[in-house]
Amino acid sequence: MVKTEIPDPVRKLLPLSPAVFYILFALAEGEKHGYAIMKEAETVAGGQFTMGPGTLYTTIQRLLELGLIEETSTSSDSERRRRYYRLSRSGRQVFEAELNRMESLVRSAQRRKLVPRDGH
Amino acid sequence: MVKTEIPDPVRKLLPLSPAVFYILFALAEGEKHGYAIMKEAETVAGGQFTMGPGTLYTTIQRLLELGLIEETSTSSDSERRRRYYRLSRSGRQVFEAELNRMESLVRSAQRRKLVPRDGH
DNA sequence: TTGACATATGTCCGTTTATGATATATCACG
DNA sequence: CGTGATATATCATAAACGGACATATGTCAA
Repeated sequence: MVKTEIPDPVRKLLPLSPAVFYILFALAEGEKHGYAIMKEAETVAGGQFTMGPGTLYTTIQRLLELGLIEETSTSSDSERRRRYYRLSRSGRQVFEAELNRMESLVRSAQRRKLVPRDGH
Repeated sequence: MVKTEIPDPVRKLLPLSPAVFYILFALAEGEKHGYAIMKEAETVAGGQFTMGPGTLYTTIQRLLELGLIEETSTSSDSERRRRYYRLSRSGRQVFEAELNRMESLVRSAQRRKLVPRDGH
């Protein structure tokens, strides 16, 4: 029996789309503004994923509505007019649940020998 | 320098959508027909993902066109009219590349301590 | 044997997501 | 100045998803 303490509203969001996942990943590292999220996502993905402004900002909007991220009032002015976001409590839960899902899939594939062994 | 022997047409398909991933996962275990793919995907996902016929058959169609899966002529009759599919060579490459992507993301998150440790 | 349910494949269509183009403005640097 | 990176946002289109419906066969028990 695996740990199954994931609340239902969180579970229902899984699996995450790639765009959502990379945004949550970037924000899990700390508060960021949109453009920085985009850049960080590309860095983390190592070029295997790029996000244009269309995807970025519409997804941010959706995540705000879902309550997975929050806008902070860190815009201490002078900071031009960047808009900063951070993970909400449930956003972090979703992110962690998604990582667990991925990890268990990878392990499951290894157990079943579906991969030629990534070892080393 | 990471291993970068992934051909470009394969790389461009990453990251996979959940539906595509679970279908490839099910077929990585061996030849299956559509309905069995659906059931296996749900089993592998442990209920975190369900796939209706709409998603299943349209995605299968797309994967055939992309050449990631192939239909086999295993329909030895009597087998009613099930249609069997298997991973193609490039389909297996894509699946493995996606697993590697997932694994490196999980590791990266652990390294950066973005997760409260799954251990215990 | 009839009725119900799981198996099995498929299409249709509305909704949701993703994406590229375009727009606008600021900032940094030469 | 002007060019390019930073920064946000919207629009229109395209892709993907998902539920409902359609159809047919196999299975099993009342």
